[in-house]
Amino acid sequence: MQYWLMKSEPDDVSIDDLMASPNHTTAWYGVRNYQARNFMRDQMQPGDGVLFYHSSCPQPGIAGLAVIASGPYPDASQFDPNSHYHDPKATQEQPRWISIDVQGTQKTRLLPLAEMRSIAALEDMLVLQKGSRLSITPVTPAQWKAIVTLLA
DNA sequence: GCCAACGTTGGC
DNA sequence: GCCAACGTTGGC
Repeated sequence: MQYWLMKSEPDDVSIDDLMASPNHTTAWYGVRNYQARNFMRDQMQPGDGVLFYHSSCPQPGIAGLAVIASGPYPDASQFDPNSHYHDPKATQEQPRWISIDVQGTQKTRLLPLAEMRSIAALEDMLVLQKGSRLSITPVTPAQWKAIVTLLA
């Protein structure tokens, strides 16, 4: 059992979009970074906890909680020539990119990035480090507990 | 729009 | 394998 933070642009998929999806579940598509892909492929397990983070928006921060709801499978958007995420080097036989299902469990109050930075227990969070851009980062049990307690 | 930081590409 | 150039991310 591990914990993760996953960034989503709310203009694309917001916490409200996630909670409005069938069974509160959606495919996490469009990851085009090998490190993030490898987390999905090699480490994420159904039942892992997810902090759902809104990025590239007026109020960046944690907007809800979710769980991993499937194992890895090929990201369909890599095969779609009309998709922004199309990858001409990917084939059905040898896909490069991975999706995983994410199920929302709770929309929380927004925990803004600035507030996260003010919490001592979170100072080592990867997403708060200078230059951090990874869209998927591991979260420690202590960090998870601090955030869930704060948002309860 | 700016800019720092990081990742990828491709010539050599 | 090096590294410059370019593209992307994402907060501000």
